[in-house]
Amino acid sequence: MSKATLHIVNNLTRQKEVFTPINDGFVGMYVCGPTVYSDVHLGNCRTFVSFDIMYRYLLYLGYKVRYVRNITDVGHLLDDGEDRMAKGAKAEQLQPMEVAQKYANGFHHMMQIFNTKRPSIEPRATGHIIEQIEMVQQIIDNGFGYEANGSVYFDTLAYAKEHPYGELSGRVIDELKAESRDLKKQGDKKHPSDFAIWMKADDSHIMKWESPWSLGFPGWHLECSAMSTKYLGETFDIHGGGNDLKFPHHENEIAQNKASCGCTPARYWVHTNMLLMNGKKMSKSDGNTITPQQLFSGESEHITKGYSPMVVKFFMLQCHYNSTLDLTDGGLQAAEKGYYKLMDAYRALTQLTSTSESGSDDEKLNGMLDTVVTEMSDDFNTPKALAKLFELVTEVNKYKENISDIRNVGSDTLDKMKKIFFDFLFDIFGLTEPGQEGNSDKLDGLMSLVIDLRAQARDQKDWPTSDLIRDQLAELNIVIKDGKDGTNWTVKNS
RNA sequence: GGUCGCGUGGCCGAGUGGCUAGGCAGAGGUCUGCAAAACCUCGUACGGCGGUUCGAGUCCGUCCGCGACCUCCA
Repeated sequence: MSKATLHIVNNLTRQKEVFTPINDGFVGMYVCGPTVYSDVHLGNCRTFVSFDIMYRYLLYLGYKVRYVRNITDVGHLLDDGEDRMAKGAKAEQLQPMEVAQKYANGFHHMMQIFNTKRPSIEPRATGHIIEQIEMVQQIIDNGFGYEANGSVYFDTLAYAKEHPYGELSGRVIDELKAESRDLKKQGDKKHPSDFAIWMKADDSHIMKWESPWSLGFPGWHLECSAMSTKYLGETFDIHGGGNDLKFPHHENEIAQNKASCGCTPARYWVHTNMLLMNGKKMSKSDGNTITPQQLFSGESEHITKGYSPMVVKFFMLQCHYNSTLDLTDGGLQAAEKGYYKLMDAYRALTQLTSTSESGSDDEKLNGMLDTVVTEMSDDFNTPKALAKLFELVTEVNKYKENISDIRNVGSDTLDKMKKIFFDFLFDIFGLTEPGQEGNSDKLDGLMSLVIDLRAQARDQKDWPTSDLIRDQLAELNIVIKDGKDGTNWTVKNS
């Protein structure tokens, strides 16, 4: 099967480019993972779902992909300079590593709920202190870092003489200087735009390591530079993360890599956009927030009911990863219906059979099927791919209802249609069928018995009995639909 | 204030120079014991103003509104 050429919007060049991996057939992808100091944020879920779909699509295209997603368990400072991990530990009276484990577990559980694939490698910052110290030393040796009072800073001015600093985020060093007027706050730094790559720990710090400069800990940006180099090489294909990480995190990551080895770490920089709620940033302080659990259970003032993880995922898929997505109750309700419509059509499609070698509808259907792939290859455009699938849903339903004649579809075309639907819904989008876990053989047998009994009642025009069965089943989230060719049933998730 | 981005029909959300996005909701119809589902038909939208162009939602300018980021161990 010929796959369309993959195009990716590269934030480094701000252009849509043809994706060409460094090594033919192989892709190295690094995505900045979560800092595990509290429960995973719904916005994080969107980011990692988006990259999971890119990962899955690259696999679908036949690439051998090494997908590295780190876990940050040290070095990510808060505004007040306190380590996020240390703060979490203090608040819960736990060891920092206990905090990291607790929330890493929670994060993994949530990723499982959203049915994302595990990365190939999931390195932790604390497990790569040696690599980070080595990188700091290299940066110093190359003349791009300096020590002051036990801490080491990245010398952005020295760096800017040889490399452009700010190429990813569009920032200019002079402007950064102008912004930071309070020189008292600059401490040991030579220039306001310099940033710490090793920090000396004070006595109260729990997480600290020996280094040539001090007992301390690495700067936040350093871990990704060190770990991506270790597992993907000095230059790899794709680097991803939320677009809030563009500056300073990714900008500094690029600077560190260039300063240590002289090369740009990744060729394609991809950023996911933010998830809003009711048009505004999710924020705990003003109450405009919802946890994934609340979203699933419906226990929140922002929604009228609970939505299953797959409905939430489908909702995310209807929006391109590069656009802000506004989470609203109305939007979720629409997504829920769309998701069931798509899944119902998929099930109907699997029931269709054709004995024709070829048919008059083949050309049209093949064209639509190819477009699904083309759209997805255009910067992972899930909403456009979904739109095409929905056009095919209409065609499938016409065959199901005998409005169109299935004999006009060749068996090869029908097989291709089944394959594209299966590949996109399950392999690429990573959706699961609603109520799948409950559909055992016994339930199937039981339901066909119930439906037979109800059919007898209907034959005798015993509508009260017929409706009673339907209503009682509805209470159990089993929905009955009387079609021309008999009665179908589906289990709804929520 | 600076950097980046956004503003599309009732709602969500694609599209980036001429071609139907799609989903949900709504109206009418087919089918039907009723309901649901499914199918058909229907909305002709692109923040305001100005400009470029044969032609702009799509490019440029400007204004308005919205969002993200603007780190440093104080």
